[in-house]
Amino acid sequence: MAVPSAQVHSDLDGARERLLESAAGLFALHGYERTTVRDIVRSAGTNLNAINYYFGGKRGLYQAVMLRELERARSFTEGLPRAAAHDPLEVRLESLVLRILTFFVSQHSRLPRLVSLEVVNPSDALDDVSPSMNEAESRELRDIVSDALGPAAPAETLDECARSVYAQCAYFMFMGESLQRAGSPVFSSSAAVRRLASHITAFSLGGLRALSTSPNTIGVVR
Amino acid sequence: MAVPSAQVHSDLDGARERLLESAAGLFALHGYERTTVRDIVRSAGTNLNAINYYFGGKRGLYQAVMLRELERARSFTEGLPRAAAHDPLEVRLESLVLRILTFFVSQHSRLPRLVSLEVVNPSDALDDVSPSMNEAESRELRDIVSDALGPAAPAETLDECARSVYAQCAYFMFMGESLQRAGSPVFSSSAAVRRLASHITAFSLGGLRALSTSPNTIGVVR
DNA sequence: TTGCGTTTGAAACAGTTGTTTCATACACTT
DNA sequence: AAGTGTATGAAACAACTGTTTCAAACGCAA
Repeated sequence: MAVPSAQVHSDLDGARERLLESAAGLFALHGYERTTVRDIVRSAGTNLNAINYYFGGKRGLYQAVMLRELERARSFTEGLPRAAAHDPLEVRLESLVLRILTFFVSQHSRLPRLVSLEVVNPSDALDDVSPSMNEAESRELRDIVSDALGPAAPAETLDECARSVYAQCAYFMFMGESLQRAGSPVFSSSAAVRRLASHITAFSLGGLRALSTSPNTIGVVR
Repeated sequence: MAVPSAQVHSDLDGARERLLESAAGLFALHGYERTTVRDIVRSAGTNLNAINYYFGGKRGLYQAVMLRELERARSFTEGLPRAAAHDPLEVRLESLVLRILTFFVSQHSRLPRLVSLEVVNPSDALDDVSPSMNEAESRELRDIVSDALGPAAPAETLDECARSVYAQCAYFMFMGESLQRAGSPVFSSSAAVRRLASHITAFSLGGLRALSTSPNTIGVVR
């Protein structure tokens, strides 16, 4: 009896790895239902049986892809530059926004695309994968917003402002497919991403200042 | 030979209408691929053949549903209150934001849900349906942003600011399914929607003021 | 009623889906 | 070399997909 989850030799770039790679690309491109197992195995150069052999089925493969992309995204995001806690608010916010945007727009990671598909039309194949999606960045954003609004700001305002900032970034995650079809420059040049991050930062700083309880704590941009 | 598109009697609440209604609900709930024609006809109380008879197939039914929901959404949005052109900027913006949000969050129209599904994972069944989605509101938003930024603002800044405002609203269209599962109050009480619109307006006015070329034209909120 | 176009009904169709079966080839230890 | 657990391969499977077929029922004018 085969026990594929406990392999002896690591199977580097073997059939299992090729399946994960092909499936990630196809799932991200067409979504779960529009991707057939036959497309996957053809792309991976393996046999139909391989999916069931290594992952127990299409669902299992999908879950494995998500876990793998989550891990990859983590290491990808960790490599990006990050502002220090003692940096001025504008710098910290722009650093975070740029990091989120770069990730959402990145062609290297398929996670944002997979997540947007999953958020809009959740599959029942993900029960233990969904949590801990962007917890660290979410907390970082809340800290920045909290500093900008001042200590007297109510919790609801804090939530709303954090969401206003995040929504401006998430827009590009959700619209990724459409924008790419329309040939948006955001997905080609990193300069466009930086310019966009700069705008979102300036816009959001203005919004935060308008809702701040201590109006003079935030430096005026430009 | 049957010519269903040129019916003599209007077929009010007949099989054709029931099919459209059931299909709209199911497509909005599960998306195009996860909805089977057998589910639709069971929900509509008609026969399997009815879909092909009236709409030529599943795709034709989907297109008919989209056209119908587009028309319904138009009349729905027209009924909402609207600020006058001579009203102050804050009022015009909040009116528009509330209108967009109400529509995105509304349970009566299935269009936002269908659109978000289509934007994230476009089907090839929509070629002539997609244009003229929200042209009027898009222009209205650009006018408001243009007034806020002043005449000297570059076109790019105008685009970016309009998108920043819109993204804060669109967030709820895309996240609709997830937020509803989490029991977000936005989808139950209209007071929550108004509060949200008020926040987005205040936040955006702050952002617009920060990027304005004539800083004193926008009234300070609160 | 007769006739005719329209609508419904049940069944079957052809194609695709994910999955299973089972025989074979492989890698590696004894 | 023999044996054993692992991996691959081709074929077939059962279930489901959207669609088609064709006969029966209906509505309504002549």
